[in-house]
Amino acid sequence: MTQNSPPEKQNVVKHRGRPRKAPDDQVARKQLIKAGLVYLTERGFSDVSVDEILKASGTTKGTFYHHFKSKADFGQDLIEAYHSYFAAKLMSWFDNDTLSPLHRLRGFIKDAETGMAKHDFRRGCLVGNLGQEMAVLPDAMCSRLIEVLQDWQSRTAACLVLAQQQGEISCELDAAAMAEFFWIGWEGAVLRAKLERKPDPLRRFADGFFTLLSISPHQSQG
Amino acid sequence: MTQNSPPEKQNVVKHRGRPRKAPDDQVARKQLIKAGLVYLTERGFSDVSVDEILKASGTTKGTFYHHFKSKADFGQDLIEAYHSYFAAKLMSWFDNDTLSPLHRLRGFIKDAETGMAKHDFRRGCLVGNLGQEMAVLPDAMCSRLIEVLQDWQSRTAACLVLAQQQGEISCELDAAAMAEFFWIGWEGAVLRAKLERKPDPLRRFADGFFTLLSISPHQSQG
DNA sequence: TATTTATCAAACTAATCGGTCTATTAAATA
DNA sequence: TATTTAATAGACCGATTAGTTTGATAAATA
Repeated sequence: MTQNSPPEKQNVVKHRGRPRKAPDDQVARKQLIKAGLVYLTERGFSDVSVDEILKASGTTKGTFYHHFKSKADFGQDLIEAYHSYFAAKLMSWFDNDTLSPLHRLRGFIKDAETGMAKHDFRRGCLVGNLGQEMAVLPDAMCSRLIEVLQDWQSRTAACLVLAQQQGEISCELDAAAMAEFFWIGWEGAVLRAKLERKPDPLRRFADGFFTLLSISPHQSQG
Repeated sequence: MTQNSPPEKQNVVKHRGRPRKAPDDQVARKQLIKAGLVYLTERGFSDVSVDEILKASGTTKGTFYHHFKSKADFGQDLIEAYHSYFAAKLMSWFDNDTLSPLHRLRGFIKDAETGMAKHDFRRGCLVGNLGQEMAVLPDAMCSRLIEVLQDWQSRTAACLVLAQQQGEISCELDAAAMAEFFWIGWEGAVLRAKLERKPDPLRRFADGFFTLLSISPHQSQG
């Protein structure tokens, strides 16, 4: 603490020797992440071997363990990569002012279905896949998965609050609770769609959810 | 075809040599199934090794491969065992005439939560677990998982029809669709409860589902 | 140029995987 | 009793696993 200016980021500090490339510039690393996302969304963490990812990405053991200290560490980075990708997708819908809030949510749902259809419903959600494997995953990975889901939920809740402000849904609904409900069930729908290799479960769940949103609580019999 | 009376069941036909025990009497087999259910509901098919199950059940390789021709074959039998266990549990609630149909469903849900709590929310649903692994499971196993889910759905739908007949929920609801919605989302809730190691996701989903059932479709705005 | 570190290639390792094989004992029939 | 099959034990096998090590080359600084 009394030392002067500790190195804040090693990337920035000048060293002797060859400098580390910026993460965006690390081609092999990006290839590994990309291949990892493909394989882990289709299968899972344990079912996919490092060798398989090496083969798919055209890299080698040396490269892999240069960039990641272990397979679990690679998994953590995959979660972050997926989170970034997914948060961007959610924002592109939920912040789209040309659509009503409820239509933004519908847009996201349709988008997700299209995405699954593109891969013949063989790939699911990385977070759902890894969540199922929590018993064999490091604790840090599990808690990160929970955080990611909560992030998606809060983004969804914000969209629902907007829907309330614009009179699309009742203000008496608990937006946070509805968003939580959505993500609990949506992961189930993705799992089922993957199992049955068809979009029907996604549609069935979405239909039910929008019906639920259409309720005015004081009209219901609780 | 022109031969007389082909042996219909080998179990029944008299052989020379030691007779095969009735399945119910095969102690080691039952121990293997029991251990398999414990481990596979907590983790999954790929994550659990045969050796682990041998150790937990106090048997050996010889015994395992005497009773099951492969690990996948063992998995199939686990699905059947789980299906039997679960169908009995569903029936014990859904056919309980001392409760209203909707209270039967609530009873099942509470029962499921108690069951998960008993194991500190570490064990989930075998069908959900294996469903997530469908990419690495034999096709026969996948289609059986779908059938089992559909069986649970149809039992649930029958309970909802009864609720309609007794005026607990609107007759305009599509009972089959509601049952499908329930099982799509419920598997998601079990997954989430296991990930977070708490009952909240189960309760949140159940709350939403019962609210949905309370709707009279012609009152909703679609 | 000499040194240092980053990046990558691939042989290698110890452990574990599902599954096979051989041997032994148990329980039935002829 | 001799024979046949069921049931169990556990050594063994080839393949695969995550991870290590060694060595080569690239790119920077001093």
